[in-house]
Amino acid sequence: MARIKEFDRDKALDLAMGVFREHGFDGTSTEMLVKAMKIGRQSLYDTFGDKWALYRLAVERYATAETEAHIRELRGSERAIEGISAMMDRVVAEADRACLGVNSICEFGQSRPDLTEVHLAADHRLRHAARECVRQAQDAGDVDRSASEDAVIDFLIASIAGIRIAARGGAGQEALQSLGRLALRALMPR
Amino acid sequence: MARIKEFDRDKALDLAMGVFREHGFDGTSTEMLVKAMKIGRQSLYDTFGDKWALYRLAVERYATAETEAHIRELRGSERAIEGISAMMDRVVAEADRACLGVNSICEFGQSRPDLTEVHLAADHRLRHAARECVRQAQDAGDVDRSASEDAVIDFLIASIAGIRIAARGGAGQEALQSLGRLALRALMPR
DNA sequence: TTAATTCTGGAACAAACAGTCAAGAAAGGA
DNA sequence: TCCTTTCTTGACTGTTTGTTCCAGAATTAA
Repeated sequence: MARIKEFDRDKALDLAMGVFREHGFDGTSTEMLVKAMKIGRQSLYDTFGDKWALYRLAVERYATAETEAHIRELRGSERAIEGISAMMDRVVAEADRACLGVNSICEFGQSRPDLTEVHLAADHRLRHAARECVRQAQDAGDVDRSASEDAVIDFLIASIAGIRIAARGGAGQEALQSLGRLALRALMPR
Repeated sequence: MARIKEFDRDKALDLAMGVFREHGFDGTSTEMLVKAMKIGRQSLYDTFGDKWALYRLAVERYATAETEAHIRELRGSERAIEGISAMMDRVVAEADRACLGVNSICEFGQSRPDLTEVHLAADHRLRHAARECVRQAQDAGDVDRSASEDAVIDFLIASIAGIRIAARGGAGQEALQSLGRLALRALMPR
């Protein structure tokens, strides 16, 4: 067995992530991977198993990182609504790079239970943090109460996906900012 | 040369669409196609050229049909806002089947100019019809004026994509309906 | 009917694919 | 130094891919 060291493993995984998020699973060949990761073919198989296992790991890593980034923004402000706004702003600012989460849902839908599991876990963590934030924003009178917390969170997540698809379709930064602003408007009390 | 007749051609194209929207381009093999289309391998190549040409044609056909369906709903009601609402309702109702437009943007982004062209053409037609509808809704006081017509249309299109991604991710009908409702809320005047 | 056309099925092709094998270079510890 | 572990390299295997070729069945036109 020839596993690569823990230190480089994470770096290699990051590089694999970059390829997968741009080309998807089926659009990525093992040759693209070993070239991008700058490791030998054998190291890839010894360290990660096979292509699918590597993909699943990359999605998991991406989902974890992305979820944490969302939560960081949500909790980074005094007022909860400003946290929500900051989360959307970050999504807009980084929308030029494809989202592996959206990509993998698009590519596989519900057809791979082990993938779905990864998505659900990340979704659960994000939801947990967001629920608190939304409740606070509602208490502060910044988010309307007519929609349930869960409905609001669903809407935020769907809006994020919408922004990312728009970006992948070629929308400019200003258009994306406008999308973010309008999404927040949907939550405002009237 | 052995082309299949015009009549069956459209039917075959529809069947190909069904495969592509579920599995994407890379996830679809020619064998899956000939089986689904129930035509010989040779007929496929003679009639459509190659796999990519068939895919592009399927996307074009899908985009045309989908755009027309949107426009039909937009224009089907007396009040413009009801047309917009009907458009969203239809999206929600049919969200269980994957969207080839969203899929193809996700899979290829901006990397295939001939595909981008197809998307832009459909986008242009939809925008043209929607602009009129949004303006009427604004005149009727049903849609806020603080956002430009184009911003509103961008938002509607992004919301549709968001709803479809949510559905592909496993969201239930009620959740999708709630997403549609919240999207409309973003447009309401205050 | 006969003849031309249209379509099918199977076989074949080269290229690309995921994954394996084995030999050796590099690095580390004794 | 020698030995072991860790990693890279390139060649290899068997499968699947997209595509083409060809012989014949089915359909259509005369």
